[in-house]
Amino acid sequence: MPVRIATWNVNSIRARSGRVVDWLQRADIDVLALQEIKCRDDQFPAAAFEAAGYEVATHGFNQWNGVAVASRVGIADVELGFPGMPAFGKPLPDGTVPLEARAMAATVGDGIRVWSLYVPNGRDLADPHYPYKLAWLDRLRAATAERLAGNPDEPVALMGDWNVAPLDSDVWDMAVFEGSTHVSQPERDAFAAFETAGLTDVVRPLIPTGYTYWDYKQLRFPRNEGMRIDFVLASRAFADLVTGASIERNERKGDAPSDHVPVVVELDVESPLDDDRPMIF
DNA sequence: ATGTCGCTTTGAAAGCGA
Repeated sequence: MPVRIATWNVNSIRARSGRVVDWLQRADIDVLALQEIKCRDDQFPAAAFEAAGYEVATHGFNQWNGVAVASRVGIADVELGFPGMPAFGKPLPDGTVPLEARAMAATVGDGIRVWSLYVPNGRDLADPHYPYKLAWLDRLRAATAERLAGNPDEPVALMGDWNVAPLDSDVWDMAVFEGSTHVSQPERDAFAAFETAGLTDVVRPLIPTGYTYWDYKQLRFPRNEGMRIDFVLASRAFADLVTGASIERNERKGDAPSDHVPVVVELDVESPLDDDRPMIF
């Protein structure tokens, strides 16, 4: 049995835990990296996941952002944030700025390292959130390069909502995005730097076109006016295991969808689930 | 149409973030 790993910006896990868990089972997903859980750790609906056979590791902070990893093939060595991660927001009474909950890693299955990432939006080219976004991406790239230098053969994937559209064809109309975040050259350069650091987009070669996000407003989904901003960037060792991928466009349909859809990669490795499966032949 | 969501503060409606 292959291992199926997905990433999904769920836009509040409390608002759609049923829908997410239902999809996990329907799509036969082993590991899910979630973004925008929009809750504290104690508010995460872990019971719904556990009832379906998934362990959960969460990194929530308040009503904003928040990431998590759900797995039915084990979770180990959870890491919250990354070395050098910039902070943003209102200073606390003691003058320090708290770190946002936008990045976590876990080792799943037989030694596969998965990062769940929610890259800062940037808001506007003139907003302080924009240089924060660029610095955040640069520090993540540096931390990733350093980790890869020490573990060149580690299968690792950086997956999540990157909030960058690397190609003009990743948005429905470049004219609409003139002067906006997500398509600026510094953002695209920051994204491309991960490829220079040795990571590759393992979905694009298999699924060359298609969006992963459609705004709730202005009938964007019915008009197919979307953006491709959710990616899986993988090390060589991870990329060599990838045998398939999908963008789950149907998950944008129906009742109370997230504005993002899941992106799935399938790996040619033995699932730990196989070990305790009874032999029936 | 800055046209929809989800969360929070607050006790119905507004602010924030995306």
